[in-house]
Amino acid sequence: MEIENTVSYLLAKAGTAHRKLIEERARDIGLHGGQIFVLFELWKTDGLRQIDLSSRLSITPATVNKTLGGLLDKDLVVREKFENDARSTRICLTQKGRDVREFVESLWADIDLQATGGLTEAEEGMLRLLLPKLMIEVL
Amino acid sequence: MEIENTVSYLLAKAGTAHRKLIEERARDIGLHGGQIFVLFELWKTDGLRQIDLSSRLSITPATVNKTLGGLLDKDLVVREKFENDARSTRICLTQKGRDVREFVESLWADIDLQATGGLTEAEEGMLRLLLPKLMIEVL
DNA sequence: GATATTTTATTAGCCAGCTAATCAAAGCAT
DNA sequence: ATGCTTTGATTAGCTGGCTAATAAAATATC
Repeated sequence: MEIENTVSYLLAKAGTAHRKLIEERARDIGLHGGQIFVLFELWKTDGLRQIDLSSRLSITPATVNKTLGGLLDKDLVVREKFENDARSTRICLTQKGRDVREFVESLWADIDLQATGGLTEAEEGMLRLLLPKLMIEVL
Repeated sequence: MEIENTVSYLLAKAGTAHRKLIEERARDIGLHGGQIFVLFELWKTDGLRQIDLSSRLSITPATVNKTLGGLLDKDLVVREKFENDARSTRICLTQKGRDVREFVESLWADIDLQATGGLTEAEEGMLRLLLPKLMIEVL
């Protein structure tokens, strides 16, 4: 098996290209890739702590912390007191943070369409089935 | 379609997890992820210019330049004169750079095995077929 | 030949991830 | 109550990508 045909090689290439696509499209609306994923979580569950975001997004607390900086600067989220633990704060959406939801979700649909433009419905379904099976013991 | 089930979302998650796996495994042998991809190209074609690496790896010249710094520091490659153009240099493998090939390729096989451990042969073949079809107009 | 444009490499600086180290709060132990 | 350990947030600094701006060489144009 030549290296270029391993799943790992193809995944690495597709992954970086895809990330670039996300960044490009996100930039059009003044956001960054990582910020979008945080927003996804907060739209599902507002008021999470950083440690919660960290575990739900499978990224380190350090990365969460840095990413939140941008969202705070843009006034999309605010920190609020966490009742039972003075170490943590709740990360809460602002009105602006709730308002951009529709916009970002529509952007995401665009991104997905662009990424999967070369696939049939069946192929797309296959990928949705197979991608979660990768790196089971890693995740 | 919920965002979490879009191909883009799944690809983003799999991509970052996979990249982390590569970095972890590469670190065991004193390398970094990006450096391995440069080595792959040089093992195929030694003496490429940075611009050639850039186009073959689909990364910017700036990224190539930075990545080569690490390989030069580790004495895996050297810069040599490029005959017909004083702007460029040939990036050439050292003996050490050639010697690590077997080792790195074996590591890559390990990485691929680890990434695809949860897949059947058929599923793996399907992924090899589908991943290159993603983002056709982007790449 | 002189000038303007393109190409290659390089640098600075950004965000997304990471690790390692720190610090404060919380929990648990004795 | 004292002290140890764990947990959550933060900071510094690294690589992997990127863009934008330079500088130098090559090329094209006049």
